[in-house]
Amino acid sequence: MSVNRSKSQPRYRRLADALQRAISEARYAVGATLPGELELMSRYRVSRHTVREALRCLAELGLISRNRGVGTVVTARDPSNAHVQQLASPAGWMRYSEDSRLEVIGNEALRVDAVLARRLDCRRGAPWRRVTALRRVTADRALIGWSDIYLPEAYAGVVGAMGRRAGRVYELIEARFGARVARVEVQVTAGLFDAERAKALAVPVNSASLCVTRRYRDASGQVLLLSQTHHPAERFTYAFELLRGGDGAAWLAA
Amino acid sequence: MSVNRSKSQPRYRRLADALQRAISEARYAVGATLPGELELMSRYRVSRHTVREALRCLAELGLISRNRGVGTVVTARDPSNAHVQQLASPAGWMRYSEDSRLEVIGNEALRVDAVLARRLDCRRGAPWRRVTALRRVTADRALIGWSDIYLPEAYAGVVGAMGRRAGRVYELIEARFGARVARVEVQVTAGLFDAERAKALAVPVNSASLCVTRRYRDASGQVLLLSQTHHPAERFTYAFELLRGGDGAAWLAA
DNA sequence: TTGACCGACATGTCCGGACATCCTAGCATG
DNA sequence: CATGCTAGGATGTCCGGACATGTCGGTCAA
Repeated sequence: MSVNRSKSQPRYRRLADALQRAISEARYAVGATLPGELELMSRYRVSRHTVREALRCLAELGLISRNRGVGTVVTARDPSNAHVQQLASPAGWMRYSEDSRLEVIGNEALRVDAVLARRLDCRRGAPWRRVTALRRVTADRALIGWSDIYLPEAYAGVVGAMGRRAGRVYELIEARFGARVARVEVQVTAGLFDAERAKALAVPVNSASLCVTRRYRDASGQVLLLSQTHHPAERFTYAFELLRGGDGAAWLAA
Repeated sequence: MSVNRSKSQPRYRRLADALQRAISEARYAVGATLPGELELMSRYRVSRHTVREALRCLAELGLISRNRGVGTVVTARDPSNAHVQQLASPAGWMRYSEDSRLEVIGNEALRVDAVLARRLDCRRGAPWRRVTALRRVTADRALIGWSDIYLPEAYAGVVGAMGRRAGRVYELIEARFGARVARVEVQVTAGLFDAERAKALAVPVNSASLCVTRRYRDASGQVLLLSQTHHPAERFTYAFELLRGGDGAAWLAA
C-alpha cells in the first residue's frame, strides 16, 4: 500500500539534498557561511536559478538563513527541536522556564482599531499599549520566541519591569495595580514567520512557528492582558505528561 | 519607538497583496480558479517570474493551491482557522471532537529501525504496525489532520475498527487486549507540510502545520501506541481555558 | 456506454542576463 | 584610536526564453 514515487528528482532538489547532507555531516558547521551562489553555480554546474531554488528549500527547512551582503549562514544542523518547554502543570501554559528571559524591543501606545478591539474584547479607540519582546534562553543566548503583548494603557507602568525582574507580566499587573486574573484563554496553532520576525529571530522567512495566544481576563470578563508568542519550531517544543489519577492543582481546566 | 519600514514594496509583493485582497473580497470564491500565469502577466504587466513569486507568497499563506494542468485554486478566503478544538479538560489533548472521524488510508507492517526504535522506546527490529489516517470533520468534509499511528504488531487487530467505530485508538487497544494506559507524553510543535501530506490534505506544500505527538505508556513504561498528527494551521486550532480554583479531574499533569 | 488517446492548457523546471539593495571590511582622516 | 566612507561581495528583484510534466476535456472506436 505504499505510494509510488517518482524516481527522478529535479535538479534543485538534488542540490538541496547534497547541501543538506554536507550540513548534517558538519562539513559546514552551524554559524558557518556556505559558499556564495556564484561559487555553488560553478561548483555544481547549474544555473543561479537552480542554486537559489535549492537554497530556498534549505531555508524552508530551517537549516540556513540568507541575507543580502552577508551570505548564507547555517542555522541548524538538522531540523530537530532545541528547547523543550516542559509543562509540569496546566499553569505551565502561562509561563516559561526559569532559564529564559524576556527582552523588550518595542513599546508603543495605540488606539485599538476594529480588528484589534475584537481580539481584546474592548471598545474601539480605547488606549492600549503594545509591547514587542524577544524571549531568549539565558544559557546559550538562543532566541526562542517573539511576543506581541497588549495591555491597557492604565497598566503601562509595568512595562519598565518586564524582562528586568523575575515574574510573569500578569503577575506584575496584579502586584502593581491590584487587578486579579480569574481566567486565561489559550489558543495554540501554527504559522509562518514573516520577514521582520524572521530577521529578529535569525530564522528563515516563512519557516514554521508555533503560535500561542493568551488572553487574561478578570472576574468580570474584562481583558487585562493579551500576549501572542511565535516560537521557531526548530527551537521550541511544548511537552507535558498526562497521568491517570485524581488530585488538585492550583490551575485547572474549566 | 516604532521600527522604520521601507515604503516601497517589491512588485511581486504588491501583486500578492492585490490578489489577496481580491480573494478576501470574494472576487474569487474558495474553490474558484484564479486566472493563469500568462493572463496575470498581461493583466498586471509583469513578468511571469513576478507572477510566480506573488503566487508563491499566497500559496505560503495557505490561500491558494497550485497544480500543473489544473491551475491555481483558492483554498481559503483568509488565513483564519476554521476548526477550533475546544479542550474541556487535559484529557482533551488525547481526543478530538465528536464531529470528526478518522479515515484510514494506509496500513503496513514494519520492523523498527534505530531511529524509530528510539521514538517508540523499543528494541530494534521489533514488529510494529504503521497506520496512516486522515481526520475529517463530518459536517463539511473538511480535512483537519494527517496522522501517523504506530502500534505493536500484537495489537494490529484494532486497525479494522479504527474510524469505523467511535472510540479512541488507545481505548480500542485497552478494550480488546486488556492493556492499560497509565501515562501519555504529549509534544506540541509546528512544521511544514511536505508534498505527500499537502496533497492529501489539499493544502500548499510547505504551509504551516501544528504537530502533536502522543506516546501512550502502560504502568511498566512500555509504549503501547504512538500517534503523530499534523494539522493544517489554517483549519485547526487548540483552544482551552485555565481557571483559578481547585478540584479534581480524571486526568492531570504529573 | 465505456475506455483510450490526443490536444490544449496550466504549472514546474532550468537557463541566462541585468540591475538593485544591503552588508562588511578596509582604508583614510581627524 | 575612533569615525566615516567606499568598494567589493553577497543576496534580492525582475526580465525573457525554452522545454518538461501533468491534468482534463473532448473525440473516436469498440
